[in-house]
Amino acid sequence: MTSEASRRTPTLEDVAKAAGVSRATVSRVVNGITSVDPRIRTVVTQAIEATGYIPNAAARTLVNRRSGTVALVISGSDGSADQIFRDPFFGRIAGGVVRHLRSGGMHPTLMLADSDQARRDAVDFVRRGNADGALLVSTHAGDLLPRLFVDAGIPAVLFARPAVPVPISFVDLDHEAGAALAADRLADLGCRRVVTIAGPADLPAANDRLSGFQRAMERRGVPYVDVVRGNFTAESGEQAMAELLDAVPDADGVFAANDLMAVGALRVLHERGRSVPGDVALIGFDDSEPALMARPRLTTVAQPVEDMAARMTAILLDQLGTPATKLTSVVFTPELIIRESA
Amino acid sequence: MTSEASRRTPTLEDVAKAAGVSRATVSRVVNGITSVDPRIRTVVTQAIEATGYIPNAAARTLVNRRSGTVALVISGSDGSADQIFRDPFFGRIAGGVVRHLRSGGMHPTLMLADSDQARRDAVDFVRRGNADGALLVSTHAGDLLPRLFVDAGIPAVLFARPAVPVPISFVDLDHEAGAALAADRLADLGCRRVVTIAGPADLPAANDRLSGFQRAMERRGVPYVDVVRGNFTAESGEQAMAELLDAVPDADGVFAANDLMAVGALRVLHERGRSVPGDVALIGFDDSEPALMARPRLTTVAQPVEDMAARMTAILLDQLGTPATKLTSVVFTPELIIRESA
DNA sequence: GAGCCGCGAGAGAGCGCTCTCTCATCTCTC
DNA sequence: GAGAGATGAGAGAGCGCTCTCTCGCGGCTC
Repeated sequence: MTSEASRRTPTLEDVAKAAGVSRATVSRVVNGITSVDPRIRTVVTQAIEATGYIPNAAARTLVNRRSGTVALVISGSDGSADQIFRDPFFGRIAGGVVRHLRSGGMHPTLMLADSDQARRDAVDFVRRGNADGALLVSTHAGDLLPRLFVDAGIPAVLFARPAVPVPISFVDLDHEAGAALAADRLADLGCRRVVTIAGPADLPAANDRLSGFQRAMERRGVPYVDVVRGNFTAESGEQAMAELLDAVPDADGVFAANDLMAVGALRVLHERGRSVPGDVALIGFDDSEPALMARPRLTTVAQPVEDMAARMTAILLDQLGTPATKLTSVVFTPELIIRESA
Repeated sequence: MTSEASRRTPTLEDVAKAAGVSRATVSRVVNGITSVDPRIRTVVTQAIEATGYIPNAAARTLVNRRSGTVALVISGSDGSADQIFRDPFFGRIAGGVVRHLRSGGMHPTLMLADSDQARRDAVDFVRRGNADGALLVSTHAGDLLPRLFVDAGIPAVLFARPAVPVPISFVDLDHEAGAALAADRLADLGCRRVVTIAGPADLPAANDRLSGFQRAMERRGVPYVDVVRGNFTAESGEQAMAELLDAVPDADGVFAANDLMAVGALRVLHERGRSVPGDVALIGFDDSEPALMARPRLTTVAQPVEDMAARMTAILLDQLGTPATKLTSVVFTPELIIRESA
């Protein structure tokens, strides 16, 4: 091996020379094409070993038009960068995506779309061929991110139903059913003065949880439910609970649209001398870490985020495999996790 | 425009034809080379607009040998995939990395290295040219991930000092100083019967926090400190606190090596009828979400994770710019956040 | 007005790989 | 033993881009 060859990273050509065969044959061996004489295969394999050859991804991508990468785009309202990544939701999604992608030797490229510019950049990133498709996690309503990808003709799958109608595949949770689970539990427990802390009005998921809860409660004979909206943070949960308690001092059941707000509510309940679940039954949503960490441990509606993320990934990979673009949407069924708070 | 041209994504060649110039000229315009006649530049720009041209990343990477991507490798003990992503630490690191990388038009590719195979895959990923360098987040001791990257000659920066000596750049926190901050606070508060919940013995950071605390406490006239080790989870914090309380019923000060364990300790303290901070002062470490969520709010040693992640990224980009491989290590100074628990 | 310099555009050779097409060799069959 | 059909290796044309080198042309000096 010349000193020149040893300073460059070896190419197919180098391996071919070392093995005394053509570039094409080495390519066949590398890609596992079976129509290669076993003896030649052995020689080539040894040459690959000896030269320390490793295929160049860019060259492959250039001819195959496949990058083996998907973009994982986290869309948030403008300037919410840090906020988003601190949300345990993000980690769970990332986990599900990575785990599923790995099995196919692929990896996600993380992109934050928290401004119009960033959203356009994300689209361009894929258009340039850096990724074969996109996984979109949209956390706010009126988000034009899904639209941008659809218009660009990029294979993409959304986490959560799009806030505005867009022809795109997605995975979602049956939020209404989840909220109904909570309502039924509260009703079973004999709660009659029930209140709820809802999420932001511009989020479809939040509205579904609210309407699902109200409807189920009505079915169970509780036609009117006081509601105050929060923004999914513990602080907003505290404030909402305080307002609710002022309005309905004898409340005996609370449904919070997510665990964080439930934790906030729990604090206020304690401060105001209510025992949980003794005086007031409390149910959260998500089954996140805080639900488990709270005392009493929170009864909550579980959302299989990792599985949903994995499924979202599966749908995308499927679309990448078959260019025939048929839309798929999968709605997951929530589950009530009964712990101590209700 | 022929129908053939409109079905392919346009290339430089197409733009050149449309503008009536050479491929090279279009390339100059696209890349902002200044030595182009303004009039020609205008014509070319219009042609780019008209054709909807977008550069092909793979082709660029092939000749430039730059992918514009870095690998963000999260290394964990085998099979700890889900666990890792649930840790709020991960999100904070991701946030810091993404934010900094974005300014240079780059993006991280997320990789999970939770097995020997996965670690090798991560190295190969970069060797193939998929990424220009790597950001390594190693969460367990004896991790050979840094070694693998160094041996492969890949530019890489580590989050946290390597457990075993490896010639690699890194960012870290002065854990000893942080623990000393906690010790001094406890001493200032007049605590004399002090105990500590340490982290896993195989983590350098955990040991630094322990020794830093012990040493500072000694300086302040408390030569002996009872210690029980946990594994950084709230549950282990509960258990450790229970043991500690059995051994030292009159303990008046507790330092937990992270917030999660402090939260666990807080629960046991309450259960056993100790008021915090009245009877027992409690200090955590990290300044994570749970510290803020606890009641009383946790006094804790803050670790500027986002800034550290950003700095780690900066160091990597710097190394990518100047191939002259000089090692850099930056140690951040912790800060005591005084809240209600101590 | 002839020669020189410098600016700016074009030509063309790769970057490392895949894949089709061609061609040589080997094994059957009758 | 000759022709047909497999089988498997090699040749070569790109994939879309960058970048060096070459060359034309305008303005300058003396």
